[in-house]
Amino acid sequence: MSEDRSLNFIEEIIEEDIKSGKHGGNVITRFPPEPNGYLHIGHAKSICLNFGLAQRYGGKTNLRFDDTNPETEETEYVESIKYDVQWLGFEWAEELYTSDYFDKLYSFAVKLIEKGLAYVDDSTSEEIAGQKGTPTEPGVPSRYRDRSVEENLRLFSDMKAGVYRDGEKVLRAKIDLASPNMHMRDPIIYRIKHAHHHRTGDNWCIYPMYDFAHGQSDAIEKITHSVCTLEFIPHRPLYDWFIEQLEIYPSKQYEFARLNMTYTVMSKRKLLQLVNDGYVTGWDDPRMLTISGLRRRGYTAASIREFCERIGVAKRENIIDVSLLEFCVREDLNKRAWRRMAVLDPIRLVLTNYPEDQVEIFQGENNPEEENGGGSREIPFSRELWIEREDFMENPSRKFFRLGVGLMVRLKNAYIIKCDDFRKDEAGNITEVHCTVVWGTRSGEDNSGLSVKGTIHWVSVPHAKTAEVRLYDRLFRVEDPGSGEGDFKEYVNTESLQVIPGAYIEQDMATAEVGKGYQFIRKGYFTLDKESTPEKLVFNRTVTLRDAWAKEMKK
RNA sequence: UGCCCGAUAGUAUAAAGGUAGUACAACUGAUUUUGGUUCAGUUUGUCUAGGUUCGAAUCCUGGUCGGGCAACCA
Repeated sequence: MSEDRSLNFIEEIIEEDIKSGKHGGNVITRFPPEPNGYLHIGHAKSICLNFGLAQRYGGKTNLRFDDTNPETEETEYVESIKYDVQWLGFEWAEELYTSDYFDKLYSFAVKLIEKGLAYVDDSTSEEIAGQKGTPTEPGVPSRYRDRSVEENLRLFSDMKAGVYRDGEKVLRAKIDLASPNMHMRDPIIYRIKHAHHHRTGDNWCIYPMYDFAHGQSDAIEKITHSVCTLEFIPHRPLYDWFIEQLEIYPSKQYEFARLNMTYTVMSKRKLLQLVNDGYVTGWDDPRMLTISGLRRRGYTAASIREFCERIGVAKRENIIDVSLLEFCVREDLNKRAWRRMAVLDPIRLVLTNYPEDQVEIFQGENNPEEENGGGSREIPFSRELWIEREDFMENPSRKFFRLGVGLMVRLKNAYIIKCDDFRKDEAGNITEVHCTVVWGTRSGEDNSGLSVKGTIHWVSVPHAKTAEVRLYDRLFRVEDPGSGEGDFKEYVNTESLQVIPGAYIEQDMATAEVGKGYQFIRKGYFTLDKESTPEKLVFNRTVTLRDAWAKEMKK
């Protein structure tokens, strides 16, 4: 395998395992989302890791929905998760559900009871919490801890049969109440929930807990490397204990640090609050770092995969600079996006020496990064053009390479022009800029010998189409909104969305497609929003271009 | 202060006892019909104190700092 990067710690483990013949040299991973919310960029890291590992080592990856809590899980989420994983570019070997294993998990529990390693406990939730002890003091046994195997078997069977109400009884593993690891202090493994399950309906009224489902499901599927996030480290002894006691396939768990990003929050719970409290318009709001939000914003699957590759995999807590994500999408879109011109904040430019009714058609490359410019499109040109307000200055500084009286610029794909005059309204706003075309400077046919420092974009007034353009900024004003005391929502950036109702764009943008990225020259990358209609075009700004001038201005 | 995990430039991530490297960010400059792209370059780092060793980011010990763990959530 040709290699241009070093291995991450999980790849090192796998290569050692393959060498030593562990698991027969197989590599089988799984991506195990709970269908109770939408996937976000943090899940993308896990998806790329799990599927990437299997691809790299000739194995396979299952998609397994961890659906052991019927109260929060819904089919709607299952569908969105499947769509997102596929959109990211991955194919799972099998689509599975932990609920597929409910019968098997039940028999595992019976086996544990038979071995004297589990018991039915009638204590209340509060009593059980009290019996757990604290990290520095051991727990105390429940008075039901020493029930006979026969009684436990009968009670557990009754639990399954629906004899008891929610919370009346639980099944607990009998392990070690004095363990320094709280998870080993007789953890609850089955609870009663008379709830409708999105797949098994009303077949069950008892449901296994995560710890009694995940490792066993891994074992059933012969998962060799069960990769999860750091917070499950303390669960690992339990994971191993169940596998050992049940004498099932020895899957192994490995933990990596979850992804955090600057200027956002990453937990499903917090994302849900942003949706429910109306800070964003939904899970796929383009400001959300959900997969669906990023997709709507114009991020490509390739750029997200590249991002996940670049951030690496390790065990140390991290917070990735969002500028790396932006770099990845610019890098990808630069190669693929068609160039078009759009004027977001227009003022009128009049070419006073250009004939009133004349129209010329210029050619513009679709993408200068591609061979032959990626083909070209026709751009109509006339006496009156829309240009960007910020491309004219009444009193230009020496470093301003655009328009000001006496200055020359090139109109992209067209002529060099010289600025002669401008008009203002009573309020002092510039309303019109007057220029003259410098003849003999037509793009591709310029024999004038002139060279100008600036090139600006434009759209012909009579030919322009109108569009709504939505400009997005980071959703939070601070780098780490989730870290401090208090409510993270206080740090929401209230100016994260700026709507421009009437931008002018090239006429052929009417044929823009959802899912395709465009570069509005000098302004950034944009994509058609799903709310766009032929009558009202709507574009989202994916990301701005790098902007050396904006940096200069800040100085 | 019980147990567990971690600590390398601003942010991430390499270096498996032998020159601390790469990317993003920042800053210079060159090129450019996008102040984009591309190219060249610069700045910035091994938490701390001991120990082992010819030699320590790496091994050992103590400390410091950060994170996790006491849901009938996953």
